[in-house]
Amino acid sequence: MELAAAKLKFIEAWGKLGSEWGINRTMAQVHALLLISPEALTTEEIMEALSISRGNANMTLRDLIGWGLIEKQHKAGERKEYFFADKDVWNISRQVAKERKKRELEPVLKVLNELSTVVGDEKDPEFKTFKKSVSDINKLALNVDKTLETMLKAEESWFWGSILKVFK
Amino acid sequence: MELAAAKLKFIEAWGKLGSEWGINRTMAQVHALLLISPEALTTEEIMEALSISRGNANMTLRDLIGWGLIEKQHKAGERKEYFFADKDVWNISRQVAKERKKRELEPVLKVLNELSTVVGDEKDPEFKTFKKSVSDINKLALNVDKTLETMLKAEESWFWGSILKVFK
DNA sequence: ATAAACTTTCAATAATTTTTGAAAGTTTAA
DNA sequence: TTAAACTTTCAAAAATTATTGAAAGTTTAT
Repeated sequence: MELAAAKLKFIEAWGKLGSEWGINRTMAQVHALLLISPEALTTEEIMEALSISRGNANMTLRDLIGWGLIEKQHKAGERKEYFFADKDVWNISRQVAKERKKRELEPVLKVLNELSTVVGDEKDPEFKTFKKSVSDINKLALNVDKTLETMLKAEESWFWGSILKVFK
Repeated sequence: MELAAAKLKFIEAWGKLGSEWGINRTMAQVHALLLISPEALTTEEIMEALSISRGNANMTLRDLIGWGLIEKQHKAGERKEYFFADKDVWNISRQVAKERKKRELEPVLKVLNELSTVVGDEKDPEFKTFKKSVSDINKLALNVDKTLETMLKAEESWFWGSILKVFK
């Protein structure tokens, strides 16, 4: 396969994966473009490469910065802003895990906590089933939360080296 | 908090979480409803409880069956179909992991494999960066895939007992 | 066979999410 | 200052996704 075709395919695949994971397609595509670009790119270049509008490019880049996946760069003597992506997949994974933990898991934990204060008749099957499900999900969520917490502190070496040992 | 209010809150929270994870809101809500219901419910009861149409209920229930999260049940002497959810969070987690692996991870692995056959000039930074990124992501994806594979085979006890030991 | 009970389908509609692009805003150089 | 170079905003439009509901389909009992 030719490089040009491969690039397009990569951008498309990353975009699709992103949209399946609640990240908008364009955002994932811009990320993909920057991931495979050796140099930082300007908004103009990104607009051009992906055929998107200036407004869209600007918002998408801002969001990617918010996710900690790309950074602005300034070149001496130039007005333009350049953008580049961290290429380290371990950093990328951690960054995504960190943001999703904060944006999604933590609010859910909060609600589950509130829900576990529910009061009712211990003889009522409706009540018992509700309590059991909420409590089980709460335990799971706490486990996931702690696991992510530890992952965020872990060294890169852990990830590449020993993840498989987990499961004896 | 009262049980009735808590139920609504749980259904809402599960629906929100679902939509953040690429599962449609209604599907997650129906799942939530069945999770906290001690008895299997009919389509009518689900339509009523969530104020959704018959068509929507039918499609959503079919999707949930496709995800392996709920099952049909027949009661002796009755024409109606009843639906109930597996309440075991470990089973739920495995089922979701299994489906997402199949639907999302595997197609991506396939593309990454194709992309690693790209040919080009080893001196070209564009080429080198592309290859490096694709190869790193490929390694990560393979790692995730193997980890999920092992998780699918693992015993429930593993999950509740030793997930935290992973990280030293 | 017929009809009642129940389920499925799908074209039309509604709701939501994403994108556009032009105008407004900001910064820098002269 | 002023104007050129560049960035941000946001209301309107487009694209996508979800939902409805009535008609068609299926199964069962008689």
